[in-house]
Amino acid sequence: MISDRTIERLSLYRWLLEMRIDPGTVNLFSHQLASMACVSPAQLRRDLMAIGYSGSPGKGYLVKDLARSIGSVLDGSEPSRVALVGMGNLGRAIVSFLRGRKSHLQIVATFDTDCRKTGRVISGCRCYNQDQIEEIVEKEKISVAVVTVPSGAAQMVADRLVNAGVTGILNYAPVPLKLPDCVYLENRDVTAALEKVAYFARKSTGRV
Amino acid sequence: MISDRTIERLSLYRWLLEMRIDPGTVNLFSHQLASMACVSPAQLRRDLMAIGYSGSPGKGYLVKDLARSIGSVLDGSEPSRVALVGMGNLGRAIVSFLRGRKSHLQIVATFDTDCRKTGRVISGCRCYNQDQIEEIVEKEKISVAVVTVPSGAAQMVADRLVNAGVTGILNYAPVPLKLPDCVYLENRDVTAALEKVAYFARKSTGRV
DNA sequence: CAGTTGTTGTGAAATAAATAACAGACGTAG
DNA sequence: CTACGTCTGTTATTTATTTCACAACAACTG
Repeated sequence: MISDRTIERLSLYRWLLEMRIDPGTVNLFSHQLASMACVSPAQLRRDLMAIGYSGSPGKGYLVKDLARSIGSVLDGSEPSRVALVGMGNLGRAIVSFLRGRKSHLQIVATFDTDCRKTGRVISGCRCYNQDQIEEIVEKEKISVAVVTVPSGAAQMVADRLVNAGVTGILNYAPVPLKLPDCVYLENRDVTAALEKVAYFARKSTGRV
Repeated sequence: MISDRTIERLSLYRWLLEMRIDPGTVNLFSHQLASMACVSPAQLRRDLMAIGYSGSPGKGYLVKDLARSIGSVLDGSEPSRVALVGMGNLGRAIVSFLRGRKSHLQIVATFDTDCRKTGRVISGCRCYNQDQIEEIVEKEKISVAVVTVPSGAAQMVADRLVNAGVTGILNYAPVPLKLPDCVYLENRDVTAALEKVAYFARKSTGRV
């Protein structure tokens, strides 16, 4: 079982390998990649150990090979099908960001309650009415959902998604969701993050 | 020194106390608040221990008093002044979200490079040209910044912010920033979060 | 007023995560 | 071919975080 934190770092390593390494570079040492990712070389090696990847002493890692290895762990055998609920500014930002990159993460449907949005294609993706969540999730075999609705609606939306078969939720509503244990939940509360940053920012200046 | 995780949970506890407790409720037991926050009662009590707050056995905690106590730790004596750089969809979403709530976090300036945005008031906040970062950050005594620019520009923007005196950064660009240790940095990479959710979603169904 | 029930605060134990340390492997220089 | 310096994989150690367990205490009951 690979830990939460390790998975997140692996995703970063792959991004660096694909986007931030000069295409001519074949080999890379752990301390090089570690420094780019702002982690210790020991941690990088340990993370690679978790996915069973081996480099060789004196030569380091093969860039393309490593990226592929990380991919085989992160991506699985087939692309993950993703839905997003709540096409406000945040929802649109995430959809258009994800559409812009080829990836094993496929945004295949979005949902909203506002009839000015439903039935249209927004940011390159069809927007359905929220009533259709069950229908579309099942039909499109969606397993992952992003929730960007107001906090009052989040729990109900999440329940419906889970009911329809979603097993992973990325929640941007600032409310803790109660879901069965078999569903993986990641919360990204903007306010909490900012309050945390503000707190530690204050600490690091000595101001009260 | 209060830990990272604890600060984040404290922020959640306060939100629950202020937004999700019936105003008539005076007392609250640890297991009640813990269940709302989806943490164990022991963890809640330990978090409160960290801020030196005491309830009483048999009566639990005083809702208003506890909220105030958490606030005195999280907020400090004066409001934190916040800037946001990058008024794309994501930037606008965050600004309008934060403007909508009274808070000790004051968004006082935003920045962009697009001359169709600069000089105007967007989502209730003045948008300056990125050239003015140093000037405005100093003048407005800004200590915290949110970075929502494309990944190519993020490092440069962060450097300028730090130079101008910012000590805490919330980074939404999918790139690790290299900053001096005295600056607190929190990364919120959307892709990494989604890849993580997709990974664990797959694990919890047994599909490969 | 003694007994019972249910709660808090906190030391101790358990678990998780990051760091350090090092044996063995590889490449290179001479 | 040998000696040396550098790097990897992995174990051991340290550090951080969470959970457990329980004494002390408040409220209620009869």
